[in-house]
Amino acid sequence: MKFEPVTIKDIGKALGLSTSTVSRALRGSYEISSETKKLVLEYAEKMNYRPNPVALSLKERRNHSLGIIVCEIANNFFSQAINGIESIAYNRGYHVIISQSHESFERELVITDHLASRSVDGLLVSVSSGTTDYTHFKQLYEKGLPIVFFDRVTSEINTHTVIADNFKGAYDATEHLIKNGFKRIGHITSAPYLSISMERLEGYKEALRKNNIEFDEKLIHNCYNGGMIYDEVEDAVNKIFKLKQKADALFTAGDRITTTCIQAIQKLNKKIPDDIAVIGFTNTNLGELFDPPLSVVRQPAFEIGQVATELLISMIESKRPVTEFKKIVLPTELKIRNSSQKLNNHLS
Amino acid sequence: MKFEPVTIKDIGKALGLSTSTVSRALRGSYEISSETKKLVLEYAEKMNYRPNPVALSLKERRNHSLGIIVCEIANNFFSQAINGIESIAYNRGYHVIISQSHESFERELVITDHLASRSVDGLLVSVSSGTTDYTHFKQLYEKGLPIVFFDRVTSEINTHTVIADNFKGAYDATEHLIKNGFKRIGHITSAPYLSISMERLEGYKEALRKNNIEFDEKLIHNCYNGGMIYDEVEDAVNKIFKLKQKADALFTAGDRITTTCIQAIQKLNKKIPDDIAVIGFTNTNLGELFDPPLSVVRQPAFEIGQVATELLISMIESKRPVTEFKKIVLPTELKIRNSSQKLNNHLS
DNA sequence: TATTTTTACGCAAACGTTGCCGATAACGAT
DNA sequence: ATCGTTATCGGCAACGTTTGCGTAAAAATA
Repeated sequence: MKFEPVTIKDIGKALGLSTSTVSRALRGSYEISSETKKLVLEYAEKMNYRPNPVALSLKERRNHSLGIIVCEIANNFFSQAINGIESIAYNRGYHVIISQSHESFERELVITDHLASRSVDGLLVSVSSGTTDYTHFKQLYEKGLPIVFFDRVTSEINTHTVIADNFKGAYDATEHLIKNGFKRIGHITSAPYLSISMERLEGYKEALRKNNIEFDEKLIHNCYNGGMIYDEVEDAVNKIFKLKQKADALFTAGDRITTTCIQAIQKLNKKIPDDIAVIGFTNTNLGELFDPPLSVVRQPAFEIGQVATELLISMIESKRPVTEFKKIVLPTELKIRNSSQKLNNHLS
Repeated sequence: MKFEPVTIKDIGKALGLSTSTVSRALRGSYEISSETKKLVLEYAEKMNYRPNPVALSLKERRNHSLGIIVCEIANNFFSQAINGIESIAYNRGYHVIISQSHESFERELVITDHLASRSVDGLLVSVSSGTTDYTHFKQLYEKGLPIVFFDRVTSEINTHTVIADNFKGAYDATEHLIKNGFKRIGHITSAPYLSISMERLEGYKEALRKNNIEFDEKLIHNCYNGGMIYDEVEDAVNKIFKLKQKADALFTAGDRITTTCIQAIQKLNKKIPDDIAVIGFTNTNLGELFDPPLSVVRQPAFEIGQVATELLISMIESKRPVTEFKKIVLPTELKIRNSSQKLNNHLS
């Protein structure tokens, strides 16, 4: 099947004008008589003329498109972030191309290359949990492709970054558990080298330190696939429960990890919060419907997407090379429900 | 900032060859000597040459891109469907551009126009709950733009459609409630003219009929915004509870409507399933974590996306006009948990 | 050796658009 | 009558790529 839209050439032919005249008439150039303008405009309207953006892209060497790389869109945090990205992008005349790495480094390489070769004007990236090497981004960036990292960022590339306050979010969550009497707090998180994992672990440690609780390596478990693989999460949960010095609470990082942990705990027939209290980083708005209602650290996903997009577009549209880079940190929000506090604690 | 990828022209200049020779060498044309080919191939590899897809699109008048129109991606059904779409599209060399109508007809018009003018090669559409007029699609379709509808479809345009077996899904859900002793079954659904709403309502009615329960108009409530607006859903739930002849069960259509209904019920301090039993169309995999665990009708979202994409690509790549259209109906799956059965019923 | 065939490559047009440079005509000023 | 202005429009090139056609040199044939 073929789809043949009307072109500026068709209009010219129909009206006995040159393509350049039609082009100028359409743009309202001063050097076209008002009659001709009217003629062209009306005919274009009638034929429902739309300028071919592909031709424009070729000419202007830009696309008005933004590439997004996330691990997956079926994730509350990312789907909300994408909504934020979209809200800004569309207003500024950009459209977005979304690609999923599915937490695989290899796939990230492929889609990065694909996006770059599709000549997007810039990239919004949250790296996969399998990513330790950033040269694919670095090469593109050094060639002049604007990139903004959000959520999972890297300091290896000197550009704008936008993140939630992972440190404080983790600190608050951990301290909340401690204040509710929990002392052996497990922490299940993503790959250890991810920025979010490190920041959250630091927040967790800092809360322990401030409250004179010794840090125990055995309470930390990493899911290298970011919770994409059920077994990986189940394994971590099982290990938490098999500890000689039992854990009494669990702080989980990441949307997918948090919900999957709860499924795994349920599968073990353990009760939350009696057998183990739970609080986690997740942006689901369904947490209050859980049994028990889930305490969460909520990230401003929508705003993160918005800010990152604004920064990216400012880079794209900047005439001179950008040299000053911002590191935006947005506050998280603690939503306390019943999964993180025992009823007797509740009363005390 | 500007991003300057290496072109075929650069290669030609560097190697003292014409662009056509380089082009042919790259495509392995027989009329280029093997030495020249090797030279070009190696240099292209070294410079990390990627053909400019914009130029190719302009030349071939196609994009290798698919436009997706859904109401929102932060919806379990659609994010899974998109994963299915993506899985096929990428294998076939297409990339996807996702747009959200946010259940607004006006926005659907804008993004449809935008997508068409961006010259996507085809459209995968699930219409918004505000859509009753299909002329924007019809015009494009008649001009030769391939369109496949999925989930929310229309018979006004003669093309492929892919849906879940909404009738049977609704029938099964309703019958399940009836078998568990419920007789006054409320039904909260999307806009009444949507295909999914009509099909599900019919399934619901048929189950009542088969079980000799009289249909009561007052038990049906429509959310014209598809559950996007909380108040709309809350209002429907409130009306259900204010019925003189009380409802004892609720069958909800749609991912967003289902979860929002539960929130509204909870807000009223009503207990599921004692005050009201609930079963709903939703693809969340979190239903088992709910209090009580949620019975659901699950749609094969991933497969729907896959099948729709295969049909669309076959239309795009078809040499001759397509005249035979398929209407694919994929089976739903009933997942019974505790929200739809009282414990005493359970024992009986 | 003269002619034909083959090999290997270059030229130019085309996709749709814009922008620079000219071209033409009308008009007033000199 | 000549010149400069102004208004209005067309021609051409360019963005990166492919492709039909043309052609020089080399090889094969007569």
